Amino acid sequence: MDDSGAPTAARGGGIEARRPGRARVLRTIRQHTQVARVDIARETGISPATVTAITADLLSEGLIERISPDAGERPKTSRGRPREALKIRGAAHLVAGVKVSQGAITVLLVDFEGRELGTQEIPRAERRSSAAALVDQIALAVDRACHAIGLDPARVSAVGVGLAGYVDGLRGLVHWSSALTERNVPLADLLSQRVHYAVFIDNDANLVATAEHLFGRGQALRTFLVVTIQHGIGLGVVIDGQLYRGARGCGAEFGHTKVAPGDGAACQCGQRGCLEAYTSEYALLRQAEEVGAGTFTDMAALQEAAAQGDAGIADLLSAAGEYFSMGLANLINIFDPELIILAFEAAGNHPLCQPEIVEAVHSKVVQVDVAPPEIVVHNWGDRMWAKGAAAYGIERLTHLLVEDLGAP
Amino acid sequence: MDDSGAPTAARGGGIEARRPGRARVLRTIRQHTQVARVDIARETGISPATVTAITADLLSEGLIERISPDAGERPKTSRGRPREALKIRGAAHLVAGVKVSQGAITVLLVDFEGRELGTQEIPRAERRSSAAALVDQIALAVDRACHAIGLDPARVSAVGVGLAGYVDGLRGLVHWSSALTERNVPLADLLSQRVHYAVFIDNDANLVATAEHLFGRGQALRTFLVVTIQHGIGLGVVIDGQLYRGARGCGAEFGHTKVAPGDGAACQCGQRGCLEAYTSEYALLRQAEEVGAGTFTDMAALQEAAAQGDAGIADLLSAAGEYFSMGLANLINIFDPELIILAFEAAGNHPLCQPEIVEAVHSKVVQVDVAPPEIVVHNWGDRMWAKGAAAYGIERLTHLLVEDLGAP
DNA sequence: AGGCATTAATTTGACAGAAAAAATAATTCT
DNA sequence: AGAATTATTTTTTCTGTCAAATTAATGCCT
Repeated sequence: MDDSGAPTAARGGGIEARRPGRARVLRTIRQHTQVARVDIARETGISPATVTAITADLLSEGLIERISPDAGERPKTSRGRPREALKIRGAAHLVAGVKVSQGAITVLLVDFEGRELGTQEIPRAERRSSAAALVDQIALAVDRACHAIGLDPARVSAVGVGLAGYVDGLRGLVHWSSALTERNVPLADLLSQRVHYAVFIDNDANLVATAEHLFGRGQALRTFLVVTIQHGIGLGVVIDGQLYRGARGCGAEFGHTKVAPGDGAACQCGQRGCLEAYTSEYALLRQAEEVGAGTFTDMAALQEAAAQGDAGIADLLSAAGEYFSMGLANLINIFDPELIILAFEAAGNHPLCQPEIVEAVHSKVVQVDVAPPEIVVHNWGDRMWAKGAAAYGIERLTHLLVEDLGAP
Repeated sequence: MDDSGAPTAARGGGIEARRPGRARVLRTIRQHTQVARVDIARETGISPATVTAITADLLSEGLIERISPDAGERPKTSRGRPREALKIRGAAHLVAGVKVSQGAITVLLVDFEGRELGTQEIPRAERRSSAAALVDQIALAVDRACHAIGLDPARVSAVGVGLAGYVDGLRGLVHWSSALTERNVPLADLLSQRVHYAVFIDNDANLVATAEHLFGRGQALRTFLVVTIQHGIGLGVVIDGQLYRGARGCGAEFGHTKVAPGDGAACQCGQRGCLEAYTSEYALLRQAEEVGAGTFTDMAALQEAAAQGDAGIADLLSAAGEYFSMGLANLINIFDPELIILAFEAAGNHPLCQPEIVEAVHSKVVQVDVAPPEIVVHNWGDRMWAKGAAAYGIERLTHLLVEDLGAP
């Protein structure tokens, strides 16, 4: 039963995916927030006996806990032994999510259940900084967030960090990011060496996808896409219940897929004809200026101008919509996902978030006698991004705890 | 050991992927054509003991066989007990690959090792036929192919069928195909009911991907793409060692991704601006006629005309190249694969198969400090397509034999 | 109140897949 | 012939899982 000194090193068990049962059970509990063992068994197909065994392990490891009978709400409709609900034990671990954007670093502290414990935002002096400086800033931000709610930073188990750019999440490598002055920065390692907690980094669109998978609309789905519209345009791909990363670790660069041949609009990335060059806020603002319609501060101003009858701007916006719907339709044609989630900052008014866009997308999708995937819109403010990073931290940490062989 | 009457029903073992060890061992043997147990163990990470156990099973089931010492070639360089090579037992099963194209049905008979035993081509009277007629034609073609080489058709274990269109391979359903007059045809079931062998169907691009995965350049790879250029343009996606099929079973419609906004060129599929409408042979021939350059019979004639200085045609072809390179670049930007295989019929001369295209693709791919994926070209004549179908048949049959629990 | 029906959870016994360790087999080298 | 070496097989052990039986906790009924 307990450690009797004998080495319990790696013996039996599969090679590829370790202890799949444990992972599925824990994931099921997370999905349902609270759920009885019978239901876990029914849902996963694992036998009740094994569910008991696995949950007993998880209980003894402190990762989950029983829910006190809680006289308050009794279903009362059922006879028989009452089911005992289980839930994730929030106190098991403290996780931070960090979103690095151009103007600030946003930190969100959550417990192992995903409940928000506190948040902190510290401004960044420069838009781009050296790797060393960024590491300092992140470490500092996490510490401050802890102190702000009276928690010892030493209790943090894991931190998820999200930043825009080409990020190889598995290797913890930032090929390029608009937040860094250097290229090919092993950011996860650098930060790890400075702090005591586990560090996981990824492209920010992947973080949103993870968050939707773990806590949002993607929970019950196997295959879905998340398109993020922020400064640039990002894509997170979940295939068969798993985040897809390309061979080089930096796949899904949707924003830089080409939508115009030849000499299309110039993009930040140095190439031409990128989707982002036609649809992102920064590109549209620049183009509006170029067509001589004056200077604008944000998307809302552009919309206002278009509504006032500025034909040049209206053209820009309608072209953006056309290209965007083209890009989305192509994603559907290629991936045939169950669902597409659009993550906008200010969804309601964004020109790429109008019902006509969805209609246009459907008109460009290959027609078969099965309904095309649904397209939904979610609001993702700056702090939601941090929450995505936290979700990613939880997921990777859970993976360590559940699938790898026990740490001493 | 043997059936003693007791029900050996489903007991232990995982829930999702059954007997992964067996599958990996068999796949490894297939990849290497012949390989010793030690090497299987080293390569797969499975212990030698387990490899012995698994191969013993496979031997007793007749799926593999030992290679006779074969005094001919002795490495002689090593001491110790000589390794005993294993190989797939070709005689274990007879599999047919069927390629349905507009003018003919091509059948290729192979053994379980993938060695070609015979081939047969029967013409089709109409380009499109009813499901019932097609089923008849396929069954007949397989029978004829067997008789032609003196084999009893009853010995055929499985048949893989490939056809162009929107095909849901797992459910055996043809949403739409240019070879059929009807929609939503459960072709696999219909054919199954008429014959004794197992029937597996799929989109033809998926078959090529399977063939490359099983026998070709994709053998050692986890993630690669196959783009087929025939009548239309197809895409097969292998992710993490597995063929990717979308949620509705008909993903990867690369030919109908949109490359031009608004009122682009009209496509066979009824929509506008599809890649296929700019790059496929039938579309280019029609457009050449429309620009008044006369009537052409095939791609080679177009190239000839362009070379002779017909500017209109040269424009058409260069636009085709531009759009095609755009499409390929977008695939890389989105999937970040290890390799892209272009499957052409007459590769050498095809205008989409020139070195400039590959260059153009690389100039449109997101730049990170890792080399972009290689792009290779393979020749796929009509009978190679049938071979792809055969590979698919072998793969699915193997899956039945290896991963499912023993049949009585 | 006491027994019965019902549902949930646990215990028990067994088995399959896989690995470590030990044994055996088939060679070459000395 | 014997030692060294490498490959394969056998033996033992371990882990995850399951089916069946058992125990637990409750409501319903008389």
